[in-house]
Amino acid sequence: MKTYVREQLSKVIENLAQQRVIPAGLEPRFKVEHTKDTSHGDLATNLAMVLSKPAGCNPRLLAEKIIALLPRQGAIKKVALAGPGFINFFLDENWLAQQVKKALASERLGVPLVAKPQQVVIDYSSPNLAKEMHVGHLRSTIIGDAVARTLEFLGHQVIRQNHVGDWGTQFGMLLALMEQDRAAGREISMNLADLENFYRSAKQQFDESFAFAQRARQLVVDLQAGDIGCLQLWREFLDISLSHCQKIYDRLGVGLNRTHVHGESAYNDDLPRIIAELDDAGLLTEDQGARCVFLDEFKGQDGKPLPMIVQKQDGGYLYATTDLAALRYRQNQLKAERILYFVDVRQSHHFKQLFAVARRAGFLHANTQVEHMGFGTVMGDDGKPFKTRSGGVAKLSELIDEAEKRAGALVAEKNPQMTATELAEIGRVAGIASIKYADLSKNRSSDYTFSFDQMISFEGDTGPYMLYAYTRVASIFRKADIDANHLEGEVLLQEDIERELANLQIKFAEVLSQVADRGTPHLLCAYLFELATTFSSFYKNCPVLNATTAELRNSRLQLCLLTARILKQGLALLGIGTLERM
RNA sequence: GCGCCAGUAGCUCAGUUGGAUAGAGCAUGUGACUUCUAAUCACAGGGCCGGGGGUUCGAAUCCCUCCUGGCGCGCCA
Repeated sequence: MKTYVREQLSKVIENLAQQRVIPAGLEPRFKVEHTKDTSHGDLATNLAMVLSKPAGCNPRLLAEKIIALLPRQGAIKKVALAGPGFINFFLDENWLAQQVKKALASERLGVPLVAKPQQVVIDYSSPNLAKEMHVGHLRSTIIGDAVARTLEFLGHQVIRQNHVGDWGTQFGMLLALMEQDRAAGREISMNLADLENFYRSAKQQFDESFAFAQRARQLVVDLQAGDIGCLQLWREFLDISLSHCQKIYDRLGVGLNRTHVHGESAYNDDLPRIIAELDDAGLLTEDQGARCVFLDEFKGQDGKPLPMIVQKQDGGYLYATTDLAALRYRQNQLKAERILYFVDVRQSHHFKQLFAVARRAGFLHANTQVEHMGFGTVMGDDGKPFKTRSGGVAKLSELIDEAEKRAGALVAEKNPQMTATELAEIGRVAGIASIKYADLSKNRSSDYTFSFDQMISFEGDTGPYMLYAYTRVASIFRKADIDANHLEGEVLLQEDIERELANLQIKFAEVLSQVADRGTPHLLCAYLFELATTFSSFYKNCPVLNATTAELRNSRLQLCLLTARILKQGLALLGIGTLERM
């Protein structure tokens, strides 16, 4: 709709240029926006105000000229001048109703596929496999997944990359402990059931026992040298750790699996080549024994340049090196046209350097987009990073347990007559929805406060409310035993709330493309919440099954159906499942 | 010290990249269940958009400055 108005306005601009009201070849940056207030119509543009200066003309006067040049038929019923020079557009109800019919008739709810599909690589989740997944991995995993789904839905080719931490010195001590356990005849997989514990005791022995530390260091060397036995032990460890992750992904409904795992170790052999190529490009400088890339854009205090260290004094490589290798792989092997990193915002300086160096080194094509989609920290009630009651890092598995338990208890309270299996299923879906919605509905880049009480309260802007809204629509169809696939008749938009609902329904596509462009699922949450509240109001004020006429009943059923389908599809893009009853 | 980010209602957060009277949810107060799920809806109160300057038709948004908080600053990731 916006694009339609935009096209019309572009024609007007040409026209005005021909009339010499404004200079030729002008490409003004005007806006077409949805209005906040219905008295201002459905859409508004500031074009007249933007053009008033180059035209040397009062904005209201210019607005009148623009209005005179706009066509008077089709989607737009009325155009009006308002305020300092806004032009307000009022949509035609019949046109709106047609759009609703169109959306209902299409599998994709009226959301077009993008004209130019891109090959998009998305780096998200990326936990450290030495430990268990904790609350710090939540945002990357959930937000990245939602954006991946949205891009895919819009027709892009999405390649998920789980850049797991599966390499480095810490694995030495883990392998040493495995070896020790095995020698003692203990079952390793049992001990690894609690990875966090395993890590802790390995670290403890590493700190306390000289012999153990020696062995650990030796194992790192062996591992890097490609020792067969050592590699086997390492793979065994990774396998167990990855299956821990997979359990979390499955419980959370995150679309990651083993095929998406492409960890740090995958770039190991490539690292010397990266150094060599940086050298060939004339970017490498040796400083205090370390090999660095200095770029003019990155300066510290006193204007002294800041390095990106790519090789340590001792010859070891760093995450900058691995990230460069990964970037080049994504460009050359995966043929990425756009690369998104869902990584903690605190690493933004690292990514700025990384992207700059990669461009300078020719690892990236000129027109490849790379973006660091940084996210803020999950905070506790005390305003500090979220911890468990005992002060430890909150494991994701325990967080999920807790959410499911709490949601289940609340559901049970509301439905004393429900069976235990039913309650468990609803508690599970609602618990997961609570966690995910609470996270996704906040702006990605800022920190947010984690609160079970807030997210699991089934009132207001929460996951459970969204699920509840969906079940209310679903129950209408169940109650009336109506085949949703065979709804006939016109869509009538007589009541204000019906019009408002329809207006929101046809905005779905626009919201999705914003989410895809900016990597901001909270916009989709806000949209779905508005749709749900608008529906609730409609549901209260407009009888559907008991509508006064059959025509009205059919019309309202169609509004219900489209609401349900958008809610379900929208939540699915957020990675949130729905329930038919709760 | 330098740099990045934030400061919006009692609390948790939005604010469409400069637009019209700054919005939601929670909490508070009032009203609505013999009628499609009241996990809901309707209405009300609540604001120096951290302070101060500037830019312009127009600023929570852009620039400068100060205050407060968080984070990052060479061989961890």
